[in-house]
Amino acid sequence: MSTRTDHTRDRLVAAAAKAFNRAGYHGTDSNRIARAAGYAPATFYKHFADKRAIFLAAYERWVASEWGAVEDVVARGGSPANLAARIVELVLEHHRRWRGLRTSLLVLVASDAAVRRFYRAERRRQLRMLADLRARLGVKRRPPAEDAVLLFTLERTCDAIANGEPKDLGVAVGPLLEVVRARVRAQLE
Amino acid sequence: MSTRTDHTRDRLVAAAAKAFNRAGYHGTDSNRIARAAGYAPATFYKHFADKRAIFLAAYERWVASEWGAVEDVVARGGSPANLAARIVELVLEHHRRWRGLRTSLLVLVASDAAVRRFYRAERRRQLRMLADLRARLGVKRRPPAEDAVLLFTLERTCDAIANGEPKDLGVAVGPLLEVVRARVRAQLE
Amino acid sequence: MSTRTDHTRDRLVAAAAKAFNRAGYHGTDSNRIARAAGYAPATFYKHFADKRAIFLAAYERWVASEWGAVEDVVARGGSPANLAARIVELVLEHHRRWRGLRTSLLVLVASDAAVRRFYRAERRRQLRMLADLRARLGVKRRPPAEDAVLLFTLERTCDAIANGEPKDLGVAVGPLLEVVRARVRAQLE
Amino acid sequence: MSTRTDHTRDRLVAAAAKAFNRAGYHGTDSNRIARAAGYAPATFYKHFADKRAIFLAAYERWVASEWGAVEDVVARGGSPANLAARIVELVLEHHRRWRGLRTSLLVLVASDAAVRRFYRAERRRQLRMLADLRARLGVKRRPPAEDAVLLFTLERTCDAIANGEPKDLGVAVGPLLEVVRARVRAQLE
DNA sequence: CATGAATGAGCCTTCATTCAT
DNA sequence: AATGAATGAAGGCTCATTCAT
Repeated sequence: MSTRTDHTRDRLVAAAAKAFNRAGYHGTDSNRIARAAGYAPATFYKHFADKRAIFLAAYERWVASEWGAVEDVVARGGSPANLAARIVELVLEHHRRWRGLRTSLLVLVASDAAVRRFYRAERRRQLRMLADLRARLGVKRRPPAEDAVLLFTLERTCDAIANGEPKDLGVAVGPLLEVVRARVRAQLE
Repeated sequence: MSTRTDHTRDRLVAAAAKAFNRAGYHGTDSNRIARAAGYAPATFYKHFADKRAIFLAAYERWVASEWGAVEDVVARGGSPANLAARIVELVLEHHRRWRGLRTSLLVLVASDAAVRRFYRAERRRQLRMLADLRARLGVKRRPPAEDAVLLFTLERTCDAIANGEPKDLGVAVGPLLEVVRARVRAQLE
Repeated sequence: MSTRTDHTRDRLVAAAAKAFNRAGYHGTDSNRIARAAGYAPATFYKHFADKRAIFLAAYERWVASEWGAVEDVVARGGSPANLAARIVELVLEHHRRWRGLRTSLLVLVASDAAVRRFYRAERRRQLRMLADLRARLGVKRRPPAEDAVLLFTLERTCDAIANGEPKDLGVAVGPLLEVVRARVRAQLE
Repeated sequence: MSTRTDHTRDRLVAAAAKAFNRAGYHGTDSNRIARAAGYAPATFYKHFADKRAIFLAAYERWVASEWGAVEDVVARGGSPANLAARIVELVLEHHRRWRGLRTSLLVLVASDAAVRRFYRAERRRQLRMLADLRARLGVKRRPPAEDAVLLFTLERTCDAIANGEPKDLGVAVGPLLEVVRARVRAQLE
């Protein structure tokens, strides 16, 4: 109901996500976030207990949007190869766009218990989703360890590409993605 | 010769590595590092231009020690399976021990050009080493993209284990390591 | 409108002028200035980008007040002798009161480009004012070099008197002022 | 006798004069001065009680050299006009060369009693010298106040020229010097 | 609901100076 | 005589956070 509050909150979270993504968690301050959203510093603290809280909110929203996209892809169905390609593409785009936010996340996961809890619950969900996906495709079960490693591989490779590491490594992005797609596909068959 | 200076520098770097590892880059300050090493604040700045410089030194040393260990393993030789197991074990132990330092590294790679340069040069070296290793084992060449993804997988999985994520994921560490070992082994055969 | 901010700014500038005047630019610090004005250190930096900025503000205000006084004198009119006497008196009083600030100014003019720019623009204005004054008195033009040297003489002599140098030189203040007054008068006739 | 000590002292003073002149008293530090002279920081304090002491030494030497030059000019004799021209030229060159040192002097005169004492004794000597000069030229006495103001004018104008102020004032250096020369000449006739 | 203004705590860095060799 | 190494004290500046309106 109280739409005004929600609107303010939304604008703050959006500004925070952008700021964290650009400058990192420790590279931004709450006053700047508030101003970027068009509010005064004190307004920030009417809506969030502290800086960490708004980061958590930004992270939450970010995860939700990624989930929605992945679920859309899954819902639309297709062959394992097709699905794999679309999932990889999606994750990559997401990591590219939110590279800085991801780095901030790692910092906070290391230093803040609340963020850590949220992060871990989220990982669990990812794993479950992968299992569900396989079920839906009518494929036989695989050990969860394999799913976990696949997740790590997908995530880390997309991070690397988002960070421009392949160029430094003398490896082309195309083949890199092809290897990852193959791994995802293998796990869906 | 000037052993005294080197000794001081060493103690500062050691204290810094410990502090960064425990509290993260933004969670420590140069005064605290100096005091932890048994010196006054100003001494810090006789040996390092700034906080970032000592981080780079700590990172450099950390990389060198990991390299030394991996090279020892490789030099001692053994079957691909054996080598794979020992490499994975080594990397895992290293990541476990320097978990916080690794997180700090990510932050600085994202925000500091000098650290980024160093980091990237180091990654290139890792890739080359993997290729060399295969050459030494007389195994046929593989596309570099595969090596790169393997590196990412190994690194990310060890990070996850070091962070205690498997427990949260409901996955046991043993099987996780087994999957990674298999991947390393496959790349060495 | 925003009278509160202006009020704070004013108090900070006043405290800074006093502090610089008493202890010199390098003899005071921003925290002390803030506290002297009744504020916390951080408040200082809400109003001024750095220490140099508040010095510039203090200097600006100081110049403005001197200008105002001189213009009042000129506006009230009188014979050249009368005007000369009042101008010398005024400048002397100003230099006496702000002796330390003047020394700080010299330091900053030598070391800071922004202060230098401001200072020089201000000198130009002084020269123009002297020419205007003569025009108003209906006196024939004089080469600008004479005006400049007069300014230097007036300024330097007032500094010397403000610093108590005459006593050390075995010269009385009265005759010194009389010489300077004569010079000013000569330039106005 | 102890020539070694004197040599070291000399080199330190020379380095200090240069450093103060370039960067100002607060813009240099004792370690840098020592290094610039080719010594270690501790050596500095074997020869000077503190930073202020070396400044005083540099100032002393600087004054002595100016005196020597002025006395040479006076000794060589000539018409008042000729003498005036040569004195002005000499003072100007000196101020040009030691502009930064002069600014530092003003700062220390304001903040340090020992420097102030030395400075004032030196001024007295200048005034005496001017009177002597007139005596030697067989010219009738003048009130000391006039000599003092002349000194101030000469000094301040040369400072201004050394600092490049004439350009900012829209006044040419030539006419400025001509005015000052006229003042000196007038005082010698 | 929103805010203008303010802040204590603290971090990075420098400097004049000392002492054991 | 000279020095390499070290330092306590302090200064400029920032940040997450609060409170009266």
